[in-house]
Amino acid sequence: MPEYPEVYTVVEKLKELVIGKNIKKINVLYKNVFYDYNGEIKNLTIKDVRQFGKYILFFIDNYVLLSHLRMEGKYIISDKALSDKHILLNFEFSDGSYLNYHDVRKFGKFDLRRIENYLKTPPLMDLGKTPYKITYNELLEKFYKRTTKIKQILLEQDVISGIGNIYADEILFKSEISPFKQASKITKCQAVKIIENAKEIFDKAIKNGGTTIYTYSALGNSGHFQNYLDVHLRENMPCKKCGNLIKKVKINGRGTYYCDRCQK
DNA sequence: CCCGTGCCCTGGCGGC
DNA sequence: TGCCGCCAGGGCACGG
Repeated sequence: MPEYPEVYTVVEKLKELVIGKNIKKINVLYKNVFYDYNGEIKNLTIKDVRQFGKYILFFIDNYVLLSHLRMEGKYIISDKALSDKHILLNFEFSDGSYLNYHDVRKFGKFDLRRIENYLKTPPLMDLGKTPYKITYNELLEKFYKRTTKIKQILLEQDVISGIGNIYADEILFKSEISPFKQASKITKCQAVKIIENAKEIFDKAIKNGGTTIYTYSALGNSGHFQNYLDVHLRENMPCKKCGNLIKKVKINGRGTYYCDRCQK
């Protein structure tokens, strides 16, 4: 499931591969992946590719094309059109090559905005800052009055953006905070830890090309950070800090791994 | 505003 | 071997 480090990795690859390419047209092969598309992108050039939280932004002349990979979305470059049934959309370039969007679960989404207002409309207008930009005061302000468990709050992209289910577990483990703790009861010291550890974990994951669990890959390159996960997917295995067995529960429908001795 | 629930979607897996 | 049913989960639409 692509989170900040995986999206970062994909964007770096896309920059190398598609900036400067002319899009002859975009073919939507599965309607719901880009349901209100009206063929606006025609003979236009990709000027830039950027990351915004978990979103990939393609800057195409006066348009910004938003792409969210959700669970299993991935990009594949090819010399000719692919007929794989999991390819939901492709960019047909004027040089004859293609950028294909592949998504088995069909959860990913595309959305088109004008460059003048892409930051002033949903979903980007509602996104919180990433761990690299947010301050502990801003975070505490978001936690204030929230009675929900901290694990759930860290997944809310309007609170802090870029964290998904895997890294939320890793951040809370490293910060020694229970996933059940009420967000409003997080202390200043703990907010600082959450931010610092999120940055450290993201940096290390980016260095390792992201986390590959199940199917993630960045244009064919699998990540290696799964080998460095401290709690996620380690149910009944010894805690790397204290040896206590890692527990697995569900919080708001999300699989949550934690050490009930280290995390208070 | 805040919170909880259910939906989207399908490959893979456990159980029998 | 085959089939059934359930699980995985990010973001959003609801209803309370």
